Amino acid sequence: MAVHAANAIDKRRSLLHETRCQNCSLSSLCLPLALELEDMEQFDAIIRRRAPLKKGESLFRQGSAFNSVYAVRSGSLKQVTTEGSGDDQVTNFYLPSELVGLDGIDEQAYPGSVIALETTTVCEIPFDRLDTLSEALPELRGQLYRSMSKELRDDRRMMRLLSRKTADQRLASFFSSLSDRFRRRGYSPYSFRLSMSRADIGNYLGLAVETVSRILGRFQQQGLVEVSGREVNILNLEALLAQAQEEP
Amino acid sequence: MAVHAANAIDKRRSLLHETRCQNCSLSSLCLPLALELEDMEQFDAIIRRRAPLKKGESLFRQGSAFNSVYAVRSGSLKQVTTEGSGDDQVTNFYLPSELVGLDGIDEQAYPGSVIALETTTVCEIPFDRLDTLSEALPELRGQLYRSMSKELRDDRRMMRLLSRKTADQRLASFFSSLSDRFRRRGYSPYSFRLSMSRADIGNYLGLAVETVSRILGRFQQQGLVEVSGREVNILNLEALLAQAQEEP
DNA sequence: ATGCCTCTATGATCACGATCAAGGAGGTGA
DNA sequence: TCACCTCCTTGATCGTGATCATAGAGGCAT
Repeated sequence: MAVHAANAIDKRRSLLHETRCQNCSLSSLCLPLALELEDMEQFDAIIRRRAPLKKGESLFRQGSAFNSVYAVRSGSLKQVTTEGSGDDQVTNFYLPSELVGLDGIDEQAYPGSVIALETTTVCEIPFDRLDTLSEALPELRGQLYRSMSKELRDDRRMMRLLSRKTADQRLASFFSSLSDRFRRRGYSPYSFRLSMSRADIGNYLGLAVETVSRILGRFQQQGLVEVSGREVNILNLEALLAQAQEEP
Repeated sequence: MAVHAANAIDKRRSLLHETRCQNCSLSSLCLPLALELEDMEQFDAIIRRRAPLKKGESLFRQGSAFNSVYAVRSGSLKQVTTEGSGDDQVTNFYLPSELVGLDGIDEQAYPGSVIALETTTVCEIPFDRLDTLSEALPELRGQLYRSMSKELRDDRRMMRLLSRKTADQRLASFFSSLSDRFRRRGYSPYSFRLSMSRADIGNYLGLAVETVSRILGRFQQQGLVEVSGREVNILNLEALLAQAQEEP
């Protein structure tokens, strides 16, 4: 019994420990990136832990009231916007350290649902408290501006992809980008698992599922990648990058 | 002589008058929107007037150092991103009261050139001063967050347009959106002048110039709009809106 | 294991819009 | 005023990727 109790306490401690920004392995990528230890504690105090989301569960639904932004701790999510009659559009994928929900500030409602692609944990950051805190912490404010600005820049890149690139280039870009994002997070840039379906990828890239399948097959034949289900092995990243940037 | 001098002084005064946020006709749309008079004066103090840009002149060039954001006072501009070898992409059009340059914060450099489509005046807002001021003025800070958030939301809408809509829907959306933006600024939503070329429109919407021309012709035949060069008369806004949102 | 259902792959056909081509309109500077 | 150059329009053809159709593979609960 005593042993059990001790274990329980240990567990709680370790969970608590794990769960503070100061000890988070993502702190070098995440919002508090630029903060001093003391400031980070203040920031840490406002964030709320959430129970892990299971695959398919939604962090929030399109149209629900905006209260918080969320930092992804582990797992991944997709943002889906529904317009008119059942015509969904995947507008983003989120990986650990990325900030979800910033596009809800303006109208105080989320413009799309955000759904877990696998078991996923997030930190909830109530926006009014973040805003207040950003008053006292210029570094935090700057980081927030930068996050939004980066997202704007990424959006522009996406628009370019959607309006100028061929199907092959879109997929090459997609894999290059994923590879790069994994690399930055300390994972292998060559070998990873897709948490999203072909349908999600196609929807996101403005392509039919069949096209995604076909092109993956072709990439495989060309020796660029090795794909087995959702497992991806990038065999020739340079060629993939070249393909992604090539003129049509 | 005395009359001349008086006139000159009047002119200066009126220019000065014109040029303060308190008296700007755009103040209800622009960044200082939510500010009290006193706060607005503080904000007013940091903004810099710029000589008007002539058609074709650039506000800044892609890659140049980010120092300021700009609010459009009159006229219009386009944002153009060049990638690789001479392949331009128009990523945005800016109308009066809109904020230009927010996507440069992150990397401290502008990700695209911004070019005047006609004679255009802007207010320059040095970003470091804006940031500092936003510390003291929560309303200003909120407005800035909202501006960026709105741009994010607009980007998502654009992605949807580029990846799911037909050429007809894209043009219908484009005209609807322009109409709405003019309406909000107090201009006629039915009758306006395009400041951008067909090539710019096509590039922005991911369409060939020829397609733009053809579809405008068709819209005209269908009695939706009347187009003569760059003059546009919207004859049936409802139908245009319906067309824009219709499923493919 | 077994069956069900979703996800993925591959083939055949079709359509939208790009591209190529050429002529006309409109604005601008000498 | 004229010539030039850019912008716009219209026509003919072609290609990429969507759509339709089918079948196989893989995950999940029972």
